[in-house]
Amino acid sequence: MADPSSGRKRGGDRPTIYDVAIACGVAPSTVSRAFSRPGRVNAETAERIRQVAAEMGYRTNPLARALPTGRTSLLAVIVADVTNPFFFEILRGAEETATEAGYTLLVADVHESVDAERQALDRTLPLVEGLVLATSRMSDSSIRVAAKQCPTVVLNRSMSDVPSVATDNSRGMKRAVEHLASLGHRTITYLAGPDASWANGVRWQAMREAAHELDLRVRRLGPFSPTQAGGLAAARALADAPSTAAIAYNDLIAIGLMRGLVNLGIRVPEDVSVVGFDNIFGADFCTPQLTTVAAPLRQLGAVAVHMLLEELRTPVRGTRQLPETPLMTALLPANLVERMSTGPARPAAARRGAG
Amino acid sequence: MADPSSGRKRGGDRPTIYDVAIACGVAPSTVSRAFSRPGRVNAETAERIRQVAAEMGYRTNPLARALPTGRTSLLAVIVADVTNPFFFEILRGAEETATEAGYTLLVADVHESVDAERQALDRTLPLVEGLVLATSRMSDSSIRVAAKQCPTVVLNRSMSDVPSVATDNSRGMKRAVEHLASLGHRTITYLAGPDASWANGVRWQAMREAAHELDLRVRRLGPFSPTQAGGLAAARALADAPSTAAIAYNDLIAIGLMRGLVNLGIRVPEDVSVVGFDNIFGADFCTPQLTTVAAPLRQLGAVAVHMLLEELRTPVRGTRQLPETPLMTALLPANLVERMSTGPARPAAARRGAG
DNA sequence: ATGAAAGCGCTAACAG
DNA sequence: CTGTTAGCGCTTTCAT
Repeated sequence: MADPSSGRKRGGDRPTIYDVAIACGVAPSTVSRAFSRPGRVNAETAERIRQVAAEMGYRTNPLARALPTGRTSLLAVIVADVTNPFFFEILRGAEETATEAGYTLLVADVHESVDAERQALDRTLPLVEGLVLATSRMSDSSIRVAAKQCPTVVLNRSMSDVPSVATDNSRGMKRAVEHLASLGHRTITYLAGPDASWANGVRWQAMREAAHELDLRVRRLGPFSPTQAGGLAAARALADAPSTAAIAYNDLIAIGLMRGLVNLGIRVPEDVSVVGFDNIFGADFCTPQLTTVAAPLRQLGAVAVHMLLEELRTPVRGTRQLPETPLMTALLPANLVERMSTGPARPAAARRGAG
Repeated sequence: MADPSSGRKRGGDRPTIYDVAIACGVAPSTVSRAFSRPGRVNAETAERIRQVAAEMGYRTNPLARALPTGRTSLLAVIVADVTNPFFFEILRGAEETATEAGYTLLVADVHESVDAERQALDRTLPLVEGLVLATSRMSDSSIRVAAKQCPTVVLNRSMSDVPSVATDNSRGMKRAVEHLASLGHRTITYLAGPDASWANGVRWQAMREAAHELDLRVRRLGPFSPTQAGGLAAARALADAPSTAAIAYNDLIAIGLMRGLVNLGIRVPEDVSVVGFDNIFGADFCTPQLTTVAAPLRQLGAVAVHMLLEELRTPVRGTRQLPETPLMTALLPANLVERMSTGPARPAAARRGAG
């Protein structure tokens, strides 16, 4: 028998449907139905059962419910780095809409490590009904494998066969480049993020295109770690190969960059203009306040979970082969927030003279 | 019967211990033991079972395991506000040590709302083996109720009968006051946080004591919301009742305060020195860089989970009444990080003349 | 509308 | 050391 008296189990043996059934003089199945399928039982009976159950302090056991049905009411969000403010609002958005729908969120932090990510998947897959991969560093094919086992939505990345939610990076990048061009900058440096990042590729690509259209030159430095430390490194690299404007892979790099630049005696925006990405917490109070391509963070998380819930609602058709559901894809608008870290390009003559 | 063909359930019917048992020519219980109790089974047999299981792609189903044992390998962390950078590192610390021990973390955000907190508890209690209440806004007695049902550790709060982990606020506050005193400040204003916050009470109390010892005067303004917006409000309040130095309930208020002060034409630290609490992300790149009482955030999370695991390891004795386990309590050291937001007190004469 | 009964996949006595 | 056998608490056919 399973752990009759010895163990820990749920605090102080709670009543079960059997206890309630006896107290009500009905069958356990009726009690079950009264809770899981209201309507499939006489209104009065149901009411009485609820009443008695409440008095007895009965609570349906989610574990027991999940075993036969698979309905755990759990959703997992796998984030690359909980410590990165980029995820704060995303988590908030995800949490809100999950809670609203009666789901609980399981958050796994994978420290930017593919191994940890795989491990997190192994751990959570059998537990959850759905999966949000926020900024996964895994390959598309690995993601497909996961998506096959469990409804999945990828965040900040787009895939041809897995539902996804992303920011419109191209549009955002274009705005940033235009902004810089209008300030008179002629050469722009991209400070790259991790190679494994999907957004990194898109941003760089979009930058080249936008620059081409406006007849600007581009350069690329990096990759840098998407952290303040990465930004510090970027500052050194940029000092070695001066430029009048830089667009960083993300705000963290941009902020680190600005600090590093100050230390090197290079002024922002007088000597170099800096643009970040994401508009994370802190972008509005660093010095100078950061001009950045704002991602709709909260919405990103909310939409991802909404799509997941939608998938869950849709009954899986047989082999999942045939009518190939139209792929859900959301591309949320990004917009440029102009603050103090960008300014007019310094004329070449003046540039030479300065410290 | 339970959902035979219709449903969703685990992706593509995975093999069970029964399948493995047949394939190995042993009893299911032996397979079970091979996984859950290595050592209780012949080494060779065990090896063979693992082998075959691996080939078949068998994975033990955590749900099924949890039902009879209660061992879900899940821990919950309830945070007041995922959006508050204060929690980032705490979560990281908690996640790391949980993962290391084979546990998965379930994070619930309660938006600083007691109702949401209660609801989150209802949802997660039956699911998890342990609970970390990070900065709970509930009453001590409510917490006790939860702690009775499930091993619990409270973070950033201390209780007489529930294990807790907190920062040594008194010590930290004392350091801050001494620092300000040494800079010549004679009157210090406390910008209070939420009344429901335990830390808020402790900090204010400690401030009064420290000030008394050093013969300083103290004032208290607030309560303010523990956010940048709260800090903005605090700036207005402070402008109405000028002071030469302020200690804020937390860094968020301090940062908001500094921004608000700038807008009002009041300089930091020339006109007023500002000290924050916690040393959150951003404290080192706001302007001026914030002097603050640093909490060992990462450690806080890690220690909390460690204590929880310790509790889980300790078998519960009968009614939990008798030998009254010695209460685990950790008080982690805080230390003052002196940065640019504090400076010498302005002489009274000069103060009057200035804008 | 309700009851009876068979499991979900695993664990844990209890024999052997 | 291994097999047998009850369940964990709930859902869900199938009858009634």
